[in-house]
Amino acid sequence: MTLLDHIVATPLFEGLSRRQHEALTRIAVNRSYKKGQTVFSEGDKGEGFYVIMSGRVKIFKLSPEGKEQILHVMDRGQIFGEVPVFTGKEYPAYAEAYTNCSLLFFPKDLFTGLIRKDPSLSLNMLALLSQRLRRFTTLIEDLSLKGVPGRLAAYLLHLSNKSSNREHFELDISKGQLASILGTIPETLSRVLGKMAKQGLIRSKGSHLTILDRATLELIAVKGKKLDNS
Amino acid sequence: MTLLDHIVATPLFEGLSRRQHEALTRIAVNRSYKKGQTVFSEGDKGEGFYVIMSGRVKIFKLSPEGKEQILHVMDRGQIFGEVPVFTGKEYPAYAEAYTNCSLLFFPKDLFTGLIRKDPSLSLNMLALLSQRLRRFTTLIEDLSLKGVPGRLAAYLLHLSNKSSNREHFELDISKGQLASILGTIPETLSRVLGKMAKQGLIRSKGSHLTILDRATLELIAVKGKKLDNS
DNA sequence: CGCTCCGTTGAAACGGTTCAACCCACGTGG
DNA sequence: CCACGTGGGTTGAACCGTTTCAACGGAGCG
Repeated sequence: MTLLDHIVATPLFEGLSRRQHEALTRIAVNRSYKKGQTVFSEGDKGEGFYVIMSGRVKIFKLSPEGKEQILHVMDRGQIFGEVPVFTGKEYPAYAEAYTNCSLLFFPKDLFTGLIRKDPSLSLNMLALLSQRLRRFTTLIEDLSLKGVPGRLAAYLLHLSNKSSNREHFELDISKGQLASILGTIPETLSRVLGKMAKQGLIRSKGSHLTILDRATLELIAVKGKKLDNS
Repeated sequence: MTLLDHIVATPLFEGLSRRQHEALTRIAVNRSYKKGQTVFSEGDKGEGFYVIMSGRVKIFKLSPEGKEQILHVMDRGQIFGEVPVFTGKEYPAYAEAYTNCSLLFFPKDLFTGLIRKDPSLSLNMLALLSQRLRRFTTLIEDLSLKGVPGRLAAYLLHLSNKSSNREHFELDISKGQLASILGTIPETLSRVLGKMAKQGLIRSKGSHLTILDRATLELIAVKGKKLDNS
């Protein structure tokens, strides 16, 4: 796959002209990272943003005591590190290679130069940021208004919906990492999974997940609290 | 103050040409709301966004049980409701007049038409969205990684920094609302304020706030947990 | 005066975390 | 091939911060 192919396949660059795609190709820089390597740290000066060509990248916050809150786990085709491109400030979170991965780096100044020339590129970027904002509002809602069972149920249903098999799928991350996405710790996650299994809502074996009672799960996801007798 | 004056004074429209300002004036619609009136609800179709000319607007999420999590309290000159303009979806939260207020409404389609023509307008909008994302990442961090004392300390220091008198200022919202901003309830806030006062960190009388021990407060804001003997 | 609204206080209950122990699958090296 | 260590996951018991529920106080106002 050529550089141009990757750029054409990137959702952010959808609908742009051939000319624009080529211009993007000219300013993009190829960078590779090994699993566990940090791409940037919170507070680093933001020199540009990244597009994932292959592999996955974890975006997260870190508390002084070392506990992490995962904001996203980014996949192929997705963008990260774009915030400081437009605020002119530092990266607001950490980015770390979750697997070996190769990324495209777009330097801030060259990219804003392109934006100045093509409104459709900026509209795509506006859409991307807005979507991300939308996602964050629901994350905030979940963290402050729902309990762990509610967040877990929502996450499982989310996975289920975008997997080919509606009722049966694999966790694409470790349970420890899932705990961090849900804003909790492995112990708590384990207990909640256990309780859900005991109530016949799900079946959990390793990274193997089965949804048995979708209706109740949806109820929990929306109500957010309690996980008792129905 | 004319419509044009308001538009010129809006940060989002800073640095635009006279021509652009006039074009914005032409598409803006004036709308007034009484205190407590809802501007839009979560799930409403997003027809456009708003700029505050006077008064204040509360943006918040609501749990099924009725508990609210405030995302912002917007002031004069600020923008809200812009997310669905670019995602094409619904408003992701509620907006309610916190005081009597008059707003400028910008219809989605007319506005994106302007953006298509002027890259500098879109760059301003990109900067705005990025700032908002940045703010949300710290809100998420606070909610999931810090306790109430940490969030309160951070908020007080924030207020202190942007008030004319560094050590002495007024809460611009009720304590009940502050509790909702901090993702907690009035009772808990009251207790934490009480404890901070007993430890000589602050003095709190009504909406009157005094910071006595800024250093320890900063420590709490960053460490996020515990509020004990130093 | 008596009403309501907001803030405060206390006691009990709850959800989640902490800490510790333990299990198991896995890979490594003797 | 077995011994060993390691990392992810699970389980139990104690602990802690926050919420819940209920009662109360004070300020503002008809």
